[in-house]
Parts: sequence; C-alpha cells; structure tokens
Amino acid sequence: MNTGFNYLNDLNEMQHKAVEYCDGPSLVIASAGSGKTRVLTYKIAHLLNLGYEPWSILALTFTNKAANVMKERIEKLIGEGSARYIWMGTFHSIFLRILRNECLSIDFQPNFTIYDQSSSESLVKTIIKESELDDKVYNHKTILSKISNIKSRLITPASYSSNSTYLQQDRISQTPMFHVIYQKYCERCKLANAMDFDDILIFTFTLFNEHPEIKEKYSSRFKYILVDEYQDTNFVQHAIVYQLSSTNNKLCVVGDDSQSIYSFRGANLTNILKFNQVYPESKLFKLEQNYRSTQTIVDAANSVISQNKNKIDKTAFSKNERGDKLCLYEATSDIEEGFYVANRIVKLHEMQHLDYSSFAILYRTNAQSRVFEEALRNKSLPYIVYGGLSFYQRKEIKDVISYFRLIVNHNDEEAFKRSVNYPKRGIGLTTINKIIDCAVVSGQGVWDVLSDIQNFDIKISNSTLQKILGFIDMIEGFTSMMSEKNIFELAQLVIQQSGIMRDLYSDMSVEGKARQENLEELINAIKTFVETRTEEDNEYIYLEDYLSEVALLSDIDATNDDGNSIKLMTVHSAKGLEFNTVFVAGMEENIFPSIRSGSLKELEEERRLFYVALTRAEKRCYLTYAKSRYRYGKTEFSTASRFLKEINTKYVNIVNGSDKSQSANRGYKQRDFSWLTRLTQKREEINNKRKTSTSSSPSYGKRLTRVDQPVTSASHTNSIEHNQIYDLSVGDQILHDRFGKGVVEKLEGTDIQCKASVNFEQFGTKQLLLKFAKFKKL
DNA sequence: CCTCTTAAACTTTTT
DNA sequence: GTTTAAGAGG
Repeated sequence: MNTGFNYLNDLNEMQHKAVEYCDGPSLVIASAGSGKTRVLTYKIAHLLNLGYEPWSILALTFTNKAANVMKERIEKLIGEGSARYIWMGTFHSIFLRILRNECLSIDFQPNFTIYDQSSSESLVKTIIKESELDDKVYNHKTILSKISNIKSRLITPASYSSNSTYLQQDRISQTPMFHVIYQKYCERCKLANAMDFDDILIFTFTLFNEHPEIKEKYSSRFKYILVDEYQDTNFVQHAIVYQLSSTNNKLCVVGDDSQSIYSFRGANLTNILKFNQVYPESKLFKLEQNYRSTQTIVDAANSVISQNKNKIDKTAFSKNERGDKLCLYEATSDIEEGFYVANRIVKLHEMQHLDYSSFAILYRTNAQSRVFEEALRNKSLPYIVYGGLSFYQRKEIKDVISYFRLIVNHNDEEAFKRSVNYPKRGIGLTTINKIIDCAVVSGQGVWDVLSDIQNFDIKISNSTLQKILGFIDMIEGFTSMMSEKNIFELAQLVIQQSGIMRDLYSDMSVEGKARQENLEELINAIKTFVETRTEEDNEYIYLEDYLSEVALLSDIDATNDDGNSIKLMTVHSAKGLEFNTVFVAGMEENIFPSIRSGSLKELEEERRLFYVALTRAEKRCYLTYAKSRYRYGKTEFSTASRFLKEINTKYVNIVNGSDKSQSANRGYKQRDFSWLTRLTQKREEINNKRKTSTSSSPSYGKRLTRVDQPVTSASHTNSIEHNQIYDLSVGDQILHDRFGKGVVEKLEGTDIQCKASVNFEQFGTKQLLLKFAKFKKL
C-alpha cells in the first residue's frame, strides 16, 4: 500500500520510513522529543489501515497512562473505537491478563493475588526471622531488591543454589544464606497462590517456555508487536518479546539509550544495543530531530550527555527557535529555593500568561517535594504531587484491600496476617505465627490449615479458637456473597461487617477524620470502577480485576491531573512527559547525583537521568540548588552538583535574583511554626477535593442495583444442563456482542442467577452471568 | 494479647 | 523531622 493516507504527511522523512516499514523487526532509536510516541501511534494507525485486526496488535508501553494517551490519539486519527481492542498496556497488565486465563497450566489458581512491594517486604522479613538470621546482616530491603534483580534475569532458586560462583559471592558478602531465603520466598509465594511484580513476567515466560502450544496460540495471535521505552526493559521482558515475535517476526521496538534510567530495577541496555544481533534482519531507524525543545535546551542537554562513555552515537538537534538560556539559581536554603521557584511561577504566569499546568518542578527524591508544596501553598498556587505515598499505600486503604485479597484468595498469607487482627479481635501474633508455622511445615496454604484447624496439632486455647472460627466464617460469608452482589456492594458490606467502619469512625481526631475520608474515597473509586466496567459492557466485574488494576497502577497513572495545576514529581516519573517550563531542583552533590551512585556506571545513569530532566522542557528550564538543606532533622551544607559544571556555560545564565532578599527571610520565620504538621492535612484536603470533584454524583449506584432475589449460596453452585429463562443448554453456540462466537461449556445456578462458562474462539473461556451478558443463541 | 513509650532507621529512583 | 520497629508493663 502506498502513502495514500494523508496522516502520513504529518511525519518527517525518517518517521515516515519507520512507520511504513512493516516487513520485519525494526529498531527505532528516538532521541528525546523526536516524536517517538507519534511514530508509534501513526504506525499502529497505519497497521490498522493495512487491515491488521486490532486484537492482532500488541503494544507494550511503560505506563497505563501512556497506553491510554496512545489509544486516544489513534482514535483521533482513524476513528472512534478503532483502538479499543488493541492489546495495549504495560508489560505487567497485559501479561497478567494472559496469566489469569492460562495459569492453571503452570499450577496457579486463576484467583491468584498480587504481592505489592510491602507484602513482599513483609514476607522476606518473616522468612529472615523464621530462619533465625540476624536482620542487621540480612536487611530485608536489600535482600528483596537482590531477589528482584535475580528474578529479572530469569535465574531460578534452583539454578542459583547450584551455581558455585553465586554462592561464593554470597559467602564473601557475609550473606551465605541468601539462596535459602530466595528459595523459601518463592515457595511461600507459590503456597499463597500469589505472584509478586517480577513473577508476572517470569511466569509468563515459564508458561510460554513449558507449553509451546500456548506460546504458539499467542505468538500467532499477535501479528505485530510494538514496544515503547525499550531501553528500560529487563532480560525477562526481552525474552517474552522474543518468544511472542517468533511466529510472525513482526516487531518494532522504540527507545533511546540516553534515557535509560531504570537499571536499578534490572533494566538492561544490552537489549537495545544488541537488538540487531538477536534480530539479524532488523532495520534501524534513527530519529534525531527534536520538535519539543528550543535549540538552547537541546544543545545544553547534549553537552551533558556527551560526557557519558557508554552510548550509541547520534546527534540530537532542534530547528525550533534558539530560545532563552537556562537559568541557574543558587539559594541559601531549601526553603528559599522553594520560594524562588514559587515566585518565578507567579511572574511567568502573569507576564507570559502561562497556565499553571505549563510548569513542572522535578526533583531527584520524593522527600524534596515538601518545601515546594509549602511555598506554592503559601502563594495559593494550585499544584499536584505525583508519587510519594500514594493513595493505595495508606494504611487504612491497605487494610481494606487486604480483606479483598483474602476474599479473592484465601491463601494469601500476607493479606491474612493483615486482616485477621484488624480490627482487633484478640488473635495475636503468637497465634498467627502458630498457624503460619503449621502451614509451612505441612506444605499447605494458610487457609488450608485454617479451614481444618481442629485436625491440626496447634496448641491454642479454646477462646482463641472460637475467635478464629468467627473470622473464618466471616470471610467465607463474604465469599459466598460474591456471586450475588457486585463488588461495590460487597465492599460496603466488608467494611461494615469486619468492623473497620466502627473502628475508623470511633476516632474523631483530625487524623481519624482524614482516614474516614480516605475510606469513603476508596468506596467511591470502587463505585466508579464498577460503573466504568458496566458501561464497557462487562458481564461480570470481578474483584480480582479491581485488585489487579490497583496493584499495577503507577504513580503517574494513579494521580489524575485537573488540567490547571503545577506538577511536582521525581525525574523518574517525568519520563515521557513534557512541559513548557521545567524547574530541576536540588542540583546538589549527594542528591543529584545521588550519594549512592558510586561507580562510573551508576554515575552515568544519574547523568542520563539529568538528561531526561532537561529534555522535558519545551521553552524554559530553571536549575536550582540550595547551599543548605534540612535533612534527617538537621541542617546540612551542600555544594553544587557536578552536572551543573558539565553544561556548556554558553547556554546558562546565572541569576542571583532581585527577589532573593524578599523571599529568604520569610522562609526562615516560617520554620518554627506548626505549618509542617498542617501541611499533611492540607495536602489531604486538596487531594480529596480533587478526587471527589471528578467522581460522579452521590446517587449510590442505583443503576447497578439488581433484581434483588435472595438466593441461597447452594443454589448457584450446582451444575445444570439447561437454563429455562435464557433457553440455553450446554453445547449451544452463541454469538456474543464483544467476544464473538463461543460454545457453552458449563451452566451453573438456576434461573436469573445462572452463570455460564463459554469457550470463545477469540478470547478463550469466559464466565458470563447470563443476566448481564449481551448475546444471542445461534 | 494489647498498648504505650522509646529507639532507630530513614531517602534514591518503581512496575 | 518522620515513620516504623521493638520492648516493657498492664
């Protein structure tokens, strides 16, 4: 097909070539602001126009937000709904979806839950304690990050334990028992029917590796594969992409080695550097023209990144206006730095008529956000903080989520530990440990032990036993309600019957109030989730789907922009984003570059991170640092970052602004007052306002209420051959609005409560609640 | 088994 | 300065 589509005219020559080449594997090296997303979206639009079915395209992105943005743009190009069935999302969310359908083959139950960071940490900590190891020597965080690193390289506990080099290294580093912890960690996750973040990838690989027929099913389904941000993929991600591209060999990866900033989490540049060796017939396209930033910003960024030794040669350039020089500002303190930035924003807002949303304040660590929040708040400027302690990491939220996890997957050990004695019901640590020990010794899940607790040799008093039985009953009760209530109704029931509601609402302090609001917020979020899914015609909204979504949200995904706020975030979070005016704050030695980056390799990654920060800016870039800074409750003195000296001086203006004197003193006077404690509250208030304003009216899910027919739990677990109301029998062929053709394999429950298992040609086996399903009998 | 007080660790970055 | 872990006492 030729270039008859006019949308291809929006591309420069190289972009055009990269979009049009669809015959085999290709690597697109796209420097910052060179239209990487544009190439991807146009390429997908092009593929669709060539006749590729949406569900035969797999597009892997770095965040869910990036996927959504891309879908919207594709639909703008070639029409509403066109992007809907594309398999587009993060590695984790896409492969989780596949695993939910296929996990029986690798011996997981489909209701497996996901261990988030804190669950994983807690498990490692437990194992270290159980193994009677010194937790000073075996730091759980260090151990976990090492486990994660090893997993991302597809090294199993077995192969680790049989490798003498690894064991030797561990002996030298005084942690000879590491391999045992690693092995136990994996066993415990398995026993709990839980996967951590790395497992989602590893088990996808294992699934495809051990079951060629399943691999074939997906590798032939995906006729074209696209991967964004390829420089930040790790070994297992590369391996999965390799597996999936094996049948059709149509693959396009896009990335920029200069923006690789996630090696601490296993990202491996060799994926991109050796791409042409893995795919010998691959074509290379280089996008070097920057459309985002002024010439000055691009040149300044280049002068920094040129100090790195390890990189692919390329020359980024801009044909935009020359633009202003970068501004470098030295503040006397962190507080004054905050005031300077806030003042600059006020001035630019007034003089250049820039929206608040044109500004971003970027920093190296989340802890730095504070002073900026306060400075902006003082001037009543609207702002949003991305990342940090996200909504779903708050204690009261995690407590509720734990119940959900336990309801979905009774053997989720970490969820059990959290739920069983919150709210307090007199089941203490001793008892919990006895139960878990028993489970570990007998090689079963926690619930397997609990549900048969009288037949295990556990020494617990009768009164404690009664309490445990009460807890079991409650959870089982929730479980049996899953088929008759939607998850919004279930959620309300859980927080009431578990006593969480009572516990939270008995605390009338300010913090208690905030927790109550957060809880309401969560309920609202679930309601919105149910509503959105209902609008999308999902037959049944599974609690595990909600849990998955929540677990895999990134900071960028989880924070929604109101369109008129200054954005505060780490440089890492800013990857892929762009702003009219960027402030890069805290440009000090030991912060940026981080004190932890000792080796040359790590230093080069920090430099790439700085490169990312600079290239976020379209028009203006401010660099600030403070000579003194509050850290760990003490004032520390700092020196300017070495990176500042690496920018060619002809691109930088050093300002010692006139507004320095005004702001400095004000900052110091504030220090002694209680604004620091108020800050947290205010932030909550602002966050809550933002969230509630976006969610819909308080009419509590009327549309969702169903024909309420009390049904005993027994009646809908019975398997039947024929359902009268829907005139459907096992073996019937149906045509479903969304999933297409399929055969009814199983019918459960009577009348209106009937649930059907249908095997669809395109989508595999699905459970449908007939009263919601949109289909006709063939 | 629970709760209050005190101590220490904490800040890289995140799916 | 903040948050979480550990220990003592009830």
